[in-house]
Amino acid sequence: MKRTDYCGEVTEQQVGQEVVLKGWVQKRRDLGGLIFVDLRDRTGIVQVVFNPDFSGDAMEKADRLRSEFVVEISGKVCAREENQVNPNLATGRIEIQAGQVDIINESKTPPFVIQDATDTSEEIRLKYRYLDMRRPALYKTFKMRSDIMKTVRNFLADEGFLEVETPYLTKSTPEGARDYLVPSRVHEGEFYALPQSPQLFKQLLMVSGFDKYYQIVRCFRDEDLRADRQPEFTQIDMEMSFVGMEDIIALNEILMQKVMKDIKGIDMPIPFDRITYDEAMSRFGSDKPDVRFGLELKDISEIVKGSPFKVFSGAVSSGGQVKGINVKGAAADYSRKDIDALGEYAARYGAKGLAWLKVEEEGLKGPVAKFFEGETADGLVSALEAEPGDLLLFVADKRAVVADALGALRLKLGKERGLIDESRFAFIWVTDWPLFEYDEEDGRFYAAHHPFTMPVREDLPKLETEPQSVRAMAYDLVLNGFELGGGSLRIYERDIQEKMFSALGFTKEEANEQFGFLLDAFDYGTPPHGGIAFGLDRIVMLLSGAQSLRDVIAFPKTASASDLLVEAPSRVSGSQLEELGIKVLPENEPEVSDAEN
RNA sequence: GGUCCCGUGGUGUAGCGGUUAACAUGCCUGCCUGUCACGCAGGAGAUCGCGGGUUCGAUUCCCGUCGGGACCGCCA
Repeated sequence: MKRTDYCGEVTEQQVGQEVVLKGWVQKRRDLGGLIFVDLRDRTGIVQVVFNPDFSGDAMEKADRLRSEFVVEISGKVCAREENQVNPNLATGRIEIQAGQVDIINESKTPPFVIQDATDTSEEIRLKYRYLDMRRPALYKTFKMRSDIMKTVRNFLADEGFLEVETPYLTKSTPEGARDYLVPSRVHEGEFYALPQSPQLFKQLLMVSGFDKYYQIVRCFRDEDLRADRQPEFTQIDMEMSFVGMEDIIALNEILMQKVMKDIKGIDMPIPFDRITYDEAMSRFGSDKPDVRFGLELKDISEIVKGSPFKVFSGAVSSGGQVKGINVKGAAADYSRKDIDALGEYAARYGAKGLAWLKVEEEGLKGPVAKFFEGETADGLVSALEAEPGDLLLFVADKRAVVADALGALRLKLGKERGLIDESRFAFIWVTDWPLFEYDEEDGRFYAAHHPFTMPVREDLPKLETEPQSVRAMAYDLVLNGFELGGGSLRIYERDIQEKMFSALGFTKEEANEQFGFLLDAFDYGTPPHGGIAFGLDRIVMLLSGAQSLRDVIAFPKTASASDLLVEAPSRVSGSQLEELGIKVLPENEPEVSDAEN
């Protein structure tokens, strides 16, 4: 028989009607002469009653039903007695009097109960991901993900964007993340790379005159994972010709506004706030600041540069800085041991120590308080707007270390002290990025964004002389301390692009070998263009409140980049390798151990 | 590459240098006509991830390894 309704959508208005439902047995409650079965599909649950007075045959079959059996049930929609209503169920005012049952497929007892309130480990749930995703909460997340994609597609299509697919088998390039490589059978010894993003292709589409391009596209980066980082992830990628930064920002604010409205029902005011990279680093110690709370970093270098406390004065005199945060009213809550733990936390980010002061009525207290007296003490108090009961934390080091350590402490304490309004969505653009980052280990500059980012015009002369001070026409959109996406205006002139490569330490030959196709394309009438790409997974994570990207990807990888369901990666046969001209080094042969359970 | 946490019936946990390895839930059987965390009675189910070491004796302590997680490095 054909299904007439979804379980969760049977309503009181249908009382008296015959319905045909198909779904999974959530739960069987056998009262002997009466059996209740909760029937579940993706829309929800409805209670089915089996009663021998109604159908002896159905009753007999109901006896055999077990959790997760797939069944077809036809019966009559009945109103429940007032005292039998279940207020916890959307369909709790009705139930189905079963007339006929058909067991479509049986099920083994699942390794865990299919319900939202689960305590089953993620490891087991990922191994049985298909069962995990029967849980309503997961369905809800993937429905949201689908709805977001729909909103994005509709909006961009309406705006005249063309969705174009770009290759997954492409060319490995230096710069950026480690590539996933795919060996070529036809060209033994050569490799494709999976794209880290469709960056170059979308620029070439602009050269092609497509004017507005977008794609919801998978990207691959072979780097270590985090809760908010998977080796394959999805970008909402777009590029436009003949536009400036303001055009791109304005369009994407409307896009985000639409997403927030459609998905969360929230009216986000636009334009979003903006902050420069320098200000973000200085106030929040982060290039992706969570601006839902204060606890900002205050520079006290000037106040303590002459201090007898050598840790502080020394840091300033050697070109570093001293900054502090004021943890309001926290003095009594943090013991010396607690503060030591904060110091260890800061040490992860390179801080050699964490100086602290407690503010009391009588003045500053703490092991280093003796160094700060009179004017210096007053200066600290006023710089940090300190009052009795406050806990002041300081890091003295190179600028980058101070920002990293205090920025991380700020976030940790913001969460710990409940300073963050979790119901808020705080979008902010980060602008005026530096074009380059200097890598001390390699002794060279790297592109902060990517090598195709347009430098600010007036900084062009400094490209060769002082690259560290060249600004980029780049912007990131940050939501609640997560980088949602970033973009830039691109270089569209061959000579600027060549200068860029040269600043990155490429010889002319290397640049031609790696990116000759792009430089050649620039010779044929390239329009000015720019774009942006958002991490779809992160958007879903933030809008759904998930703690991990794994919760918003249907079949995610573990922290060690394995897929526990299909057991990837795996070894391949010798003949497969031979065909590709590849040999695995003996020391890299995975051992077949008993531990492989 | 590094630091830290975790690994005990199907699932989630407790436990301890010598135990009959405990509890909850799930599962099985029986009883039960208004349950919805159904109830009641009974039952099955664990090489304590794997390897080695210390010890008279290791699930327990140590080392290694594998698997899962968080973070630093890495990555926009």
